[in-house]
Amino acid sequence: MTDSAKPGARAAGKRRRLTAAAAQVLYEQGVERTTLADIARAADVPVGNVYYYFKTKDELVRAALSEHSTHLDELIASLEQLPDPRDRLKVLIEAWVSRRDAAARYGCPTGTLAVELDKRADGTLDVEAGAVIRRLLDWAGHQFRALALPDPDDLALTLVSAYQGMSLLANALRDPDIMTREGTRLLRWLDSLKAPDRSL
Amino acid sequence: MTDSAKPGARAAGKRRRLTAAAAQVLYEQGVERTTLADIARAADVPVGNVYYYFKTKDELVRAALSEHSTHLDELIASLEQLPDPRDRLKVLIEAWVSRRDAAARYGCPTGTLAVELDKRADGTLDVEAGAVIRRLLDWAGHQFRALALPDPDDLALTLVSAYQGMSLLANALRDPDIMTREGTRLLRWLDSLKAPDRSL
Amino acid sequence: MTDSAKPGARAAGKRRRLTAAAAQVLYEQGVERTTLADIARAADVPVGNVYYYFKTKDELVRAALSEHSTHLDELIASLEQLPDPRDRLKVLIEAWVSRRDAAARYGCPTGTLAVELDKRADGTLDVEAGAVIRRLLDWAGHQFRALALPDPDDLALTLVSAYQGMSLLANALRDPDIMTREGTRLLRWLDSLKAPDRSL
Amino acid sequence: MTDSAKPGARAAGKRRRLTAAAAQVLYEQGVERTTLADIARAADVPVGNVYYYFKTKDELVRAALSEHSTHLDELIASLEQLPDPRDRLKVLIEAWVSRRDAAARYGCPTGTLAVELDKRADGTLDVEAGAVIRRLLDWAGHQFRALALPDPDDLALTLVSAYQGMSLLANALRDPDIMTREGTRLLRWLDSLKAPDRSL
DNA sequence: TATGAATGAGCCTTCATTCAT
DNA sequence: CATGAATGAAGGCTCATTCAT
Repeated sequence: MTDSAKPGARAAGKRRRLTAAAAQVLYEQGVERTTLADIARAADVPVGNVYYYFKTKDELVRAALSEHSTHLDELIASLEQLPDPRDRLKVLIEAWVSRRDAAARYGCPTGTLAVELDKRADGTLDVEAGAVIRRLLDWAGHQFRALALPDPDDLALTLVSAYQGMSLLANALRDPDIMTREGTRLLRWLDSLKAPDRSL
Repeated sequence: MTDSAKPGARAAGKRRRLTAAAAQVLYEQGVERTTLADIARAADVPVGNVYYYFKTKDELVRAALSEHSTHLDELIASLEQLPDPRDRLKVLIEAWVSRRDAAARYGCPTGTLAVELDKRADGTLDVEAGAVIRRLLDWAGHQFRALALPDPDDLALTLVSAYQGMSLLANALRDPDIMTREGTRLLRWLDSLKAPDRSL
Repeated sequence: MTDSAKPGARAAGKRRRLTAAAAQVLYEQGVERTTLADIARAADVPVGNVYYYFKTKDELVRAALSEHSTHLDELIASLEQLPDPRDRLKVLIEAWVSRRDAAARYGCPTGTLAVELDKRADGTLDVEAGAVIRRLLDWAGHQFRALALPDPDDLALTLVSAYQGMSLLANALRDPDIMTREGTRLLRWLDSLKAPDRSL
Repeated sequence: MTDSAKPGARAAGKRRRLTAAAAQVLYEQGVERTTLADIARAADVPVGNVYYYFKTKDELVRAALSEHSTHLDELIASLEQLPDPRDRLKVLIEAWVSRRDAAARYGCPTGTLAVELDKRADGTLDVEAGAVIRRLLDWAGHQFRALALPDPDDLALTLVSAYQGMSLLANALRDPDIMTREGTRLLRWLDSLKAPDRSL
């Protein structure tokens, strides 16, 4: 029995494709401007069939969100291969800058999604979007803590905040250069942080 | 005959009310989730009458955008009363922090609008949203230049970026405290900037 | 007291302008696609003021119709300057052909109006459109009768029918040449009609 | 499993019904005065469902137009069963006359549609309406050519023109008799046409 | 499970007509 | 008489969701 003959496998394949398509299309077009048909088409799944895998559009948004969350997990996992927390953070910044063109075109996937979902009355999805951002925040906090820097959570907040801010500006001004400029500054800032030197 | 009895005055009044309502409601609910009826209701204007003042929904969005732009102009004008550019920037930051609750609930008016408009195929409105942000960027650049600091435009980028970032995070995490924490850091950062030698 | 100071005179002027504008615009755009605002604009009369002269849109259509009727009357009056009925008919045909460009673009004013009004449930206006056409039919019948030709009403029907047909085809195919070709034939046909020669 | 139970068959059935209903209702009420709801009701299809088959109202008009075109094709096909081109044209005229009541009520389906569509800014549909008329014109031209008559295209123009004209007059005057009278004349005219010397 | 088709609520927009001044 | 503004009833169209097979 081949893989394609296993119903479960096929189903999982479709679910995967739908999730990936949702993540991509929702990122590019935004939640409100994306129809289920858009996602179905991108995933090459018949519209009527989508509902077998996802009961509502919101569930697809949720799936897209967890897809982004997974991407973040993978990124973090790869960063943790590096021994030095400072290096981890630097490579993270470099990863951000390397995606400058997408950022200039569509912004940060999680950030823009969070902005849009926060406008909704719903109030469940926005929490999940926040959770992804918090995950990044927490991880960054860990790194700063590992570096024995004071107020590691504030530093994390500053870092993630800068990332969201530069992504938003790059997007609003359609200028990928903004990512490069701010990225360079952040790297310099990271280097400048010394554990002993800080008075407060 | 009072002003409110003059038809022109009433008309202008309605247009004003519609613009203000649009700015408010679009900020709170987002463009896509806001119906014309929502705005009409908020402005206490019959739906059909809206089109007497604004030919399309996009024109209302444009009006809302220029309303935010005007608010920015007013803020800038009041800041320029202060003689010292550094003080101006500090008061600006304080103004941001003072709006922390709204930021935690809805984000930065211009920033969230820009994010949403950038997802649209249209491509006219998003430029206008970008223009408002650039206006702030330019003004901040002027202040840093007046302080004789090196790379004033980069400093402006950092400042505005930080503002957008902290607003987005405050909103995504529904935590006004984020505004306070980052605001405090920004104030310290401003104070640390010295003309001869700049350390982030 | 100047003319422009006489309210009646001014009013008549506006009514005239509205009627003329209605005739023109309704002819070019059709009844359903023409808004009152279109007509008001063409007549340079404020929209709200239209209703002082015409209670409803239908009344404006009626006015346009009677404008076309008047044009027909004037044409007929000028034709009757000619002593020979056959010459009258020939000049009539030449008048039709001379308007070939308008016909190719918009058809026959009365004919196209009649077609559109006949689709309406109303059932008063279409009768008036028919009356204009019947007026032409009757007049043509008179001429054929004056020429002592047998079955003058049938000849009139043939003539007017040919006119409407060629106008419609010229319009549908956007080809003014059709007016010329059929016009030429009609002139030859007129010449071929001999009182004695006809058997039935 | 009957045909009507096959989804595809049902779908095709609905599309057919919608097309037929569109052809009928648009013919009777005109394009502008017909709402999608009218057509949906006539086809016994829920309004929202119409858009599954036709993306816009214009597409429905197009479908109605091609329905009329098909009717013309069928008529022509049946006429070509006759060996003599002159007989074909005579039977065509008889077909026209036999529809005199519909003509008196609603005019010629294609002609009235062409008139209405020509008033539109669009400029795609009117061309299609013209094409149907040209099809008839071309076919008639072929018949006259087959009869070895001089200027066959002019004769075709005269014939089709006469048809459109008499339909319009019958409609405008609400008099089916007009179809009969002109039809009779056309038949006589056809008979009078001789290959060597042509007198109208 | 899969899928084309169905459904209905709701949105933006237009416009004839009316009103207040 | 004049006029800008007001009003509300549709109309075309979209789309999430459901259904029948």
